[in-house]
Amino acid sequence: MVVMSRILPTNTWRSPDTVAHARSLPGKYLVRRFDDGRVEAHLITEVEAYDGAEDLACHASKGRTPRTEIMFAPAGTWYVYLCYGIHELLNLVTGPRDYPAAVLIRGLQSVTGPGRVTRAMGITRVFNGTLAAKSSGLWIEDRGLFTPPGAITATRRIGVDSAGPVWSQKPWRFVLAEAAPVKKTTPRTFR
DNA sequence: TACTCGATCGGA
DNA sequence: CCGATCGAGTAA
Repeated sequence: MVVMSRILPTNTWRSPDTVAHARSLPGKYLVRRFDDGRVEAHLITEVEAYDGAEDLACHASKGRTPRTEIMFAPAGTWYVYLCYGIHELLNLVTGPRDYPAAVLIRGLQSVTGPGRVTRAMGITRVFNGTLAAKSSGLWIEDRGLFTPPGAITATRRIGVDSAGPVWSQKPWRFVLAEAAPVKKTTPRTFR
């Protein structure tokens, strides 16, 4: 019997290749343990990479400030911030310490949109600065799902036009294809 | 302290 | 298409 589920350790995302980390996340599971002990796992289907101070769509392009400080933390740290005064957005910090980068979790199976992801899983800024590990109650698992070539597509990032054409057009959004719709059998009559 | 704007969403 | 809603960043 093979192990079907593995909690990904924070050093999984330690290397500097932010985009590769983003690409690797669709197909993994975001898992939450609630105070009552209940555990919920959701398939990650959509993410975006935010890569360094040069990336004008990345908050860290504003420099090392009280808010962006968390993006300079070690890989595997959660970065949760308030967007438009209403929505909490969940990011996984990646790369070496002092290199500001993160992957935004934009969608889960049956949950499209970064603001809906956190609402669906009860995630707030309370998680900001905690680790993607059992200790925080929020972590990422590899459950052995195989994502064949072509299952994950890359597009430009959403809502970052103000970063200018160079950065807003980077194909750093990764989407796991919806499960192939159940093929309907053409109604037929047999003699 | 004043002002602007945003990695969004739901409703008109 | 527009309003909600509030904190970060910037200028003063």
